[in-house]
Amino acid sequence: MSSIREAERLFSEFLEKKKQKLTSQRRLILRQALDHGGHYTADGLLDFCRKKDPTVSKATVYRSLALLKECHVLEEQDFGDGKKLYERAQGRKHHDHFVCVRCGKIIEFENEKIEELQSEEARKQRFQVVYHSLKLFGTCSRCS
Amino acid sequence: MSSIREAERLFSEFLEKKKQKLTSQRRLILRQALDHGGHYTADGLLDFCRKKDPTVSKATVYRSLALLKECHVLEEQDFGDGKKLYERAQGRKHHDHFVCVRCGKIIEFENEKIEELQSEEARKQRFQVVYHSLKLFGTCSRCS
DNA sequence: TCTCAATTGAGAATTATTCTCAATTGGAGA
DNA sequence: TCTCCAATTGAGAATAATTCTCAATTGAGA
Repeated sequence: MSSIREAERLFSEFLEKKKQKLTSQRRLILRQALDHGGHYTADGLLDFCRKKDPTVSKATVYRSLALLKECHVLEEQDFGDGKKLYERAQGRKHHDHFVCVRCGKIIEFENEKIEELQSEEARKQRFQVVYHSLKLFGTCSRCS
Repeated sequence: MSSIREAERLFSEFLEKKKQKLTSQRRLILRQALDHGGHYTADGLLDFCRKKDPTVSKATVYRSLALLKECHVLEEQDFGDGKKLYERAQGRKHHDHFVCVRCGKIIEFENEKIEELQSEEARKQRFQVVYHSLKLFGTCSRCS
């Protein structure tokens, strides 16, 4: 996958600009984050990483997640259950989410029209939007 | 304001159905929640209540907020800063939010078209939406 | 290779929210 | 109005995700 390469380049250039280092831990965490699709918690990612290197610490995973979020390799999602989820952002289009409150399933969708209406609304209020989140909670087709 | 009456009626009928009691604390918390417009935290509401009755406990405020949320007198909003905000829901239309990441200001807006497109999208995925949240984060006209 | 600022691991600290439990109370029925 | 008991309360402990602290380690430029 060349997009993992792309993400690594993005991350290392970002670190270089900030005079920060690309350590072996950061490389491992990035790899594991990209290898596992979907949505995972910081703790889940820690588990993935520890399978490759049992010495990685929780603190380092949290610190790396903050960096990967800052350079837009990952995006943080909060579905209101007290823990944050992460998903890949680099190389992907923006999308919104359905969240099944029964089984926890997350479905992604894109809707250009909704995006446009949001921008229009922002213009009306003279508001500079940096990011946004749209979540629909309910039951998926299997659960309802 | 007759809508405070309306909210009280709604709340007491809700409690009656569940064989729960309308205590003096619950009445006070409801009053304070409705008297203060805008968005407030559980802790902020506790402060309001304690000005009227210093013996009210944190636990009771949290417990009452859960009930008021359940009967749709209040709505819970999570703007991702680690604490939940509450606002009046009863007697109001659904609305979405702009959140200024610099000054913290919250602007509400309604957009019927966006709501329709969301329902359409939900139909496509055969998803039964129970509630949804749309938040636009950025800088308000004063801050940008 | 040397140097040193940046990074790390381990565990303590933080903080919003929930839980526990003995004491209190609202309100249905006598 | 009085009694009774399930529901509620206050106080503080418990929980849990995330952040912080600090001594030891490490990456990369000179």
